[in-house]
Amino acid sequence: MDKLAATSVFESLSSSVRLDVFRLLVKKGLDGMVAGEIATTLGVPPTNLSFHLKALTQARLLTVEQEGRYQRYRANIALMLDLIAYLTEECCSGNPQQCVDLRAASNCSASVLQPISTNSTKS
Amino acid sequence: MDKLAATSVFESLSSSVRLDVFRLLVKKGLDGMVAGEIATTLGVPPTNLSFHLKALTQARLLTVEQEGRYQRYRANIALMLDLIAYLTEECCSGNPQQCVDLRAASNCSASVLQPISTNSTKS
DNA sequence: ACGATAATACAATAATTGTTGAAATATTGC
DNA sequence: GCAATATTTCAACAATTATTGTATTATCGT
Repeated sequence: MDKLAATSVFESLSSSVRLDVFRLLVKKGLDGMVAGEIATTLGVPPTNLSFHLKALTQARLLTVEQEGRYQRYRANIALMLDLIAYLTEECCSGNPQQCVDLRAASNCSASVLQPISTNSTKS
Repeated sequence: MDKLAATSVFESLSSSVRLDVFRLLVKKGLDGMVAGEIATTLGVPPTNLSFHLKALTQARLLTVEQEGRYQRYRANIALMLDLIAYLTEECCSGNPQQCVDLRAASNCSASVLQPISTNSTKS
């Protein structure tokens, strides 16, 4: 992750429409959605949505896969995690206790960030 | 964290100057820096830096504290963690295994996100 | 092959954002 | 109080980004 990649990601998510698109696709996970579905769900004109999908894809926040005449988009969640790593690089000049204190001040409990447990989803 | 707060944060970090400022202050942790130090360190004209500091502060990514005639800025790391939570809300429609798989595809090892261990910093 | 549909590209315009220098405000040290 | 310093505000201009309608490309079903 270099600075240009990071600012591209932030720039992408700074638009209300693009943030809606990305969050919608994060929810959909590996299923993703085709462009038309996204446009209908969010109530955005196809032309305008296309503009924003292009921006998100160029920032690598979305992947596209052609499915006949449809384009299926998926969120690149790994990139988002890389971005977090970039942002917190050298956090507190490597003082872990300070980091822990800062973390305690947030409500972050994102499941994608929880420690991996090997038997939590076994049936 | 609502949508407006989230887009404000992303908008703030989408500028090269503002990203540099934020990352610099993340490194500094609780010490923070005064405006002039930041300007000198990054080689940004004070007038322009002030513009960007204002934007970052309005987005709540920075806090300001007056110190005589200096203004000391600090990164609001908790807000950033809240943002991560917001972004990954309902990730994979609550399918934890899919989340874990996606996570495995990233290089994220941010120390601020590591599980809290109670004795790692004892001397 | 043909009409219908999915999606993108293009062009024009509207709106927002970034940068700079000069002026203003506030605090310090003498 | 006064000169020096730290920072911000303001105004002007430059640059970038967003939105919309129309046109284009490609695929599907028959």
